Amino acid sequence: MGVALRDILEDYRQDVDPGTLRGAIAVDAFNALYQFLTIIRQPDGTPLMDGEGRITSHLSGLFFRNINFLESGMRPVYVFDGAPPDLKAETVAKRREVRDAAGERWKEALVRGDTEEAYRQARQSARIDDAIIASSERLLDLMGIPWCVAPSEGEAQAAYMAMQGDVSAAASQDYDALLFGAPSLVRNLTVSGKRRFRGRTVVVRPERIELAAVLNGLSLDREQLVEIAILVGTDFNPGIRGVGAKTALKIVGKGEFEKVLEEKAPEFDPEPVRSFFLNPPVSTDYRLEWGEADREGIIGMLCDEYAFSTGRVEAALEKIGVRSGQRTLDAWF
DNA sequence: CGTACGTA
DNA sequence: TACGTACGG
Repeated sequence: MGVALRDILEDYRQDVDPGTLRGAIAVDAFNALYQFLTIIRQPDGTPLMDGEGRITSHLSGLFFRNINFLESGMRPVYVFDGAPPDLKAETVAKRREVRDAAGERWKEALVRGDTEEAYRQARQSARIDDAIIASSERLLDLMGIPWCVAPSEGEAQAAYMAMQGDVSAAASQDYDALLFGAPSLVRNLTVSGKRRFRGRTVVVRPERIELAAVLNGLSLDREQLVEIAILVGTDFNPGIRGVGAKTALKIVGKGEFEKVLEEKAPEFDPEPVRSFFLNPPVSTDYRLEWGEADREGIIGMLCDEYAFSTGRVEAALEKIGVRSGQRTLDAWF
């Protein structure tokens, strides 16, 4: 879900010229996988599956998106979430509840033959499990795309990599990466293109939000932006009832963060959340090396194991210059 | 989400 | 060529 800062951040969205996305970018892996798992479905909500009923929506999304990323000169590194912090326990439990309930309503809607409701509920029931993580990591390895597992939140790790200058931006739909200090956040990277909203075709383009521009424009420092998030509510605290981003901006601007908390939530200690955003657990031990895609390995996995069409997979690989016989040719030199 | 292929 | 729709797994 992330933080609801949209109302104060929307003025700072910049259109991204696709050509400027060349080079290393840290992609929030869980965020991307959720998007693939929610979007890549049949009209009744059924995800793509192989003959054994294993979900393959995420593999389709990852494979074809990455082909396009690589083709355009982008070098993605996928950052997976590690163990969620204790602060997130309530959010995690609540999400599980929502997912499970949606799964039930999906089944019921299917029985009723209510396809639209089935689709809606199916999307909300999307879940990332160990098989989805393991198969994603394996496909990335075969594509020569680096990935790492964050000690805690993937967005914090992606932000750190951007702060180090190892990647030019963190890519996620959520604004949290900015709170974690990412100098640049790219949204809509894994959901760009034409999409239909209520029958209308809308073009979704990647957008960039620069942390410096936000802080300058709103006359804040990062600590104050984190305070705004805490008032609105984050994955790590419930927020103050009735306080949205604009109200929170005013409160923090007047220096009344502590005062409002004392009034409205005297029991709540914001310190652990504040320090989690300002100084999150991250790993300094990661490697960013992009290698050649393993054509036979990819075909073996996607086509032989997961029933992808060989023609489609080969055509996609062709786009990034991975052809049959390449390895045998290399062997001559 | 993506590609493939129909139609104007 | 541009766009809508079917299908992918």
